[in-house]
Amino acid sequence: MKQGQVLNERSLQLLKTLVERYIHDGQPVGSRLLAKDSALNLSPATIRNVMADLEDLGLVHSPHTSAGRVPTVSGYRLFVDTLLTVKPLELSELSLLRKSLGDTGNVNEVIGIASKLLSEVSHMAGVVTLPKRELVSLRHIEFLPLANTRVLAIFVTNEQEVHNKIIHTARQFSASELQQAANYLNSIYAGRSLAAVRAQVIKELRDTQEKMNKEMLEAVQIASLALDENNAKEDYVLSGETNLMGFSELADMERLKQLFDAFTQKRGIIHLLDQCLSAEGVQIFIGEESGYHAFERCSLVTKSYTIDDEVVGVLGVIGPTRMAYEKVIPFVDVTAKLLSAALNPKSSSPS
Amino acid sequence: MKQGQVLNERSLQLLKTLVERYIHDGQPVGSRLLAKDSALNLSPATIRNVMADLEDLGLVHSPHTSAGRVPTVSGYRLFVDTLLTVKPLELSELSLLRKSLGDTGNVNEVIGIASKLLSEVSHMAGVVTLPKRELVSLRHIEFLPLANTRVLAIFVTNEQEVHNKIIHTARQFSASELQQAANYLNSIYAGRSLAAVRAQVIKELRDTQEKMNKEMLEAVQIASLALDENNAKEDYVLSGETNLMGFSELADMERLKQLFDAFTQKRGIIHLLDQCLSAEGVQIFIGEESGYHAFERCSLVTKSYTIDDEVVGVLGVIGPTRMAYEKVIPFVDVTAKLLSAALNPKSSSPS
DNA sequence: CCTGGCACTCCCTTGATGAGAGTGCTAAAT
DNA sequence: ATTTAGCACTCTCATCAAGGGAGTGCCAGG
Repeated sequence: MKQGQVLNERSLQLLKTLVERYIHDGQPVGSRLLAKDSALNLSPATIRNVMADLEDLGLVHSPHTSAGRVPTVSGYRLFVDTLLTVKPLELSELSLLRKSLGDTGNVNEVIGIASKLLSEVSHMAGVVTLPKRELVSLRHIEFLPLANTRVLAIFVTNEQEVHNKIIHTARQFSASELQQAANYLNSIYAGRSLAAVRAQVIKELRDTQEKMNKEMLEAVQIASLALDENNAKEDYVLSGETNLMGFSELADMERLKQLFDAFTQKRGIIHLLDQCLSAEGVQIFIGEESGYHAFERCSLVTKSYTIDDEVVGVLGVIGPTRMAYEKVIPFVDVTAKLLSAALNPKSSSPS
Repeated sequence: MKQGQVLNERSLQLLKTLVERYIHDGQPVGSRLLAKDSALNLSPATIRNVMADLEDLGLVHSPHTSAGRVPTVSGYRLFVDTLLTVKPLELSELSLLRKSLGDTGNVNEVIGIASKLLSEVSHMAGVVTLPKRELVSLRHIEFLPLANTRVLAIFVTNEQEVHNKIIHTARQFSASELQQAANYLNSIYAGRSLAAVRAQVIKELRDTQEKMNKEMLEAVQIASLALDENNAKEDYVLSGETNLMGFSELADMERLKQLFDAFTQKRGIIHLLDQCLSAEGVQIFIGEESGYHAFERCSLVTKSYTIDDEVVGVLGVIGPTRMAYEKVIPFVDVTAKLLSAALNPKSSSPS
């Protein structure tokens, strides 16, 4: 509608202060306030003209005729992508993070702590996916006979984690047979990644049946059952969901129920978090960008974390669209680095 | 204030219909409605007199002068204790329960299913405590050396469940030493209850140190670490919390947050559920009776469940005080029986 | 002891009113 | 051509009064 050069320096500056202001006090911000708040020395009338332009561009929006302006999703997007000036972490927060994420053995415990930290420091909800099991190494495997042809398979990964699964074997095995199979598998496969073990097991089952003796073959067959693909259930640890109940923009019970239902369903959220696995740096989903209805008024700030320089999971903060991105982004960033450090036994501390 | 005989047959009958009516449609019930609803053929004026008596006794309460009456906690209590006529389960519900709680191996899975059933059938929240570990028997124990003096202890109980714990031993043990210790422990203790094993281990540590050889002694020492008392963290599986968001009496965000915080804290709820362990039959906490502020507007209907005729856990339904007790009570009752049956390998079906 | 009648109380909705905030537009000023 | 001042307009929100509705408490009569 308007001619050419609309998004000049000045309008961007105004958008920036508008978003900052709105994030700060949650009220639609009007032209007078914005005139004072921006250091531009413009009259409210001028501001109004610029606002009309921004509204044409879909960056801001008026709840009704005589309310101020509120950023739209595109407005937020532009803001976080190009206008935002991140604030460094408070020293007290940083030291809390460092202290809490000091190496404390058990992986699940560390993940839980990280999730709790994310929620407590941000005062929103924190989420951390469990590390992808594919990439961790097998340490020890053990089989116990149950009733009939069922066998309890226990495997220990990565020095700390214990997983178990009940499998149904073709025939009944005795305890000593199973012991033997486990011994064989441990001697061959211990120390290699689960994915590698699975691949190798499947390969052996295909190729070399004739060359193996009966015991080995059976061991491999059992292993193939135990390592069945769909073990690798992804999951996450969520903390501080209840913090979200404090935000007025989520006060609608209907919406809140949908959000919490999504949390317990897990499916959608996991899918969303998976999209962040491959991304570099901090990733942000604003409002409906996520494609999930339940997240309509929420934003998600995430970053992947690593074990042995391999991306294995994602962590992040879930909160209302109107959140203090300039603080949350560096916070998530640092937390991801510290978690990675905590999970890498012999790592150097992050820069 | 009033003279003698106030709680006669008729006033009880009226209280009963009042509570039923209020539970049904959530509105304070007035004298006219109550006059029609009760089969007593009394005029509204008479009803009003009775109501005044009931109010004096603290059984009902008027939100304001010209509203009808609402049952108080004592009113509910009297209702569920002596007035309630329970309704048998719908056949469709019963068959759903039977089908879903057919024996499906893994204990944790069954517990999860039970919790979900409780919430889905009742349309409120369902909760099931994990079985007390004390009473299950040890099937197999296993130790794996970690870095330094840390050892990963894995024990399998009750045919299905795998627990693990990281312990810190006095000195570093090799894999074969640990293997030997595990072998010794398995040969001696497998099949006995965890509590018994712990007691025996402690006793041996005290009494018979000189009689044992070094390996056995060390095995027992490690076992004592692994079976340390405070392993036995109680926990529960909660389902359908979000159902509670639908109830208008819990619509206050502040209150709701407190309730959900209590759910994640777990401490208070576990304490509450523990009180039901010893009780016979279905136990009910109405509103503030529980002593927990967060439960002010909620009721809890519970019953214990058993393994091998031994009470090991509690299950129940959490909902608003205004719930259909006459349906929930038999439902919880039956679910507890079916869960007990599902957890008893060789049980007969409940009567 | 029950009942009809009646005055009374309280809630809730409706509609009117006015203040406050902020906009859009136009015309003047720079 | 851009910025500004001025002004009419719109919309929200809080307040208030009025009226209907529901239900009570009490009293007097059956």
